[in-house]
Amino acid sequence: MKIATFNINGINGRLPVLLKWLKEAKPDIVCLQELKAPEDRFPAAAIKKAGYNSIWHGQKAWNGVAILSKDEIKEVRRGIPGDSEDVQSRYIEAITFQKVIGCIYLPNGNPYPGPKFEYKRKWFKRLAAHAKKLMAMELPVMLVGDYNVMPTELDVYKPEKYLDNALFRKEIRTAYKNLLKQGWTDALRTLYPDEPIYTFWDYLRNAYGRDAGLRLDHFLLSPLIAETLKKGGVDKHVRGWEKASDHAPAWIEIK
DNA sequence: ATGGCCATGACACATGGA
Repeated sequence: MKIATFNINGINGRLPVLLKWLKEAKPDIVCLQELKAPEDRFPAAAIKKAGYNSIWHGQKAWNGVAILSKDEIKEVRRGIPGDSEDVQSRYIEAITFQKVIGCIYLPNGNPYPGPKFEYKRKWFKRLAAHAKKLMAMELPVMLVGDYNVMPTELDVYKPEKYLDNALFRKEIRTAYKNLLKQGWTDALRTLYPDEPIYTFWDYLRNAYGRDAGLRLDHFLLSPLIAETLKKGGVDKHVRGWEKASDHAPAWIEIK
């Protein structure tokens, strides 16, 4: 089966792109981020017509996450525990195809330093605590989405430019590395240990044309899923479509 | 050092993105 993640950057403005890609790629499960739509403006009917059940956590103007599935889908949580003040829609968790799927939209954190960066650090800390609990349950779990982290230099077209960027700051890379140490497998990097893989190209400066990309979207697999990993990739061509998101969809296949 | 691009909100530009 195929699982994908796609930072859609506006679910309504980009619905034609999403539907075209769903038809072409035929994923079984999809995690979406940056819906940029309030709860009541999620296009559930059009997505249902395309063959997917969905759950979502919307928010006016910003953020927003959703999970689509060809199977029944049961929401088990929205939001990462540990901060009752946090109102941003950045996490939704479900059970579908007898697996636990966490859909993640980690804060951007720029500019560094500052309150947004501190929010990112704290959010990451809460995610790690939640991930640890999931890991301890020894279930098939995937934590999938836009982590807003380039984990290594291989994941940035020009690393030296990004040293003080919140997406590449050493604190954040360390947080990612420590998360993996809980036992999670970074699926795409495991499949392609030595080559650059990008999932994002900025709208500015013809970044896509120059292949000035970043790898920001990740699949973290618990051991029970990691041992079934077959292949994966990025649908890079989708970034070249009319009205494209600045992210391309990424996907994996498991047994 | 700056600005280039894009979506949203409720209409003109401010804000966030990465």
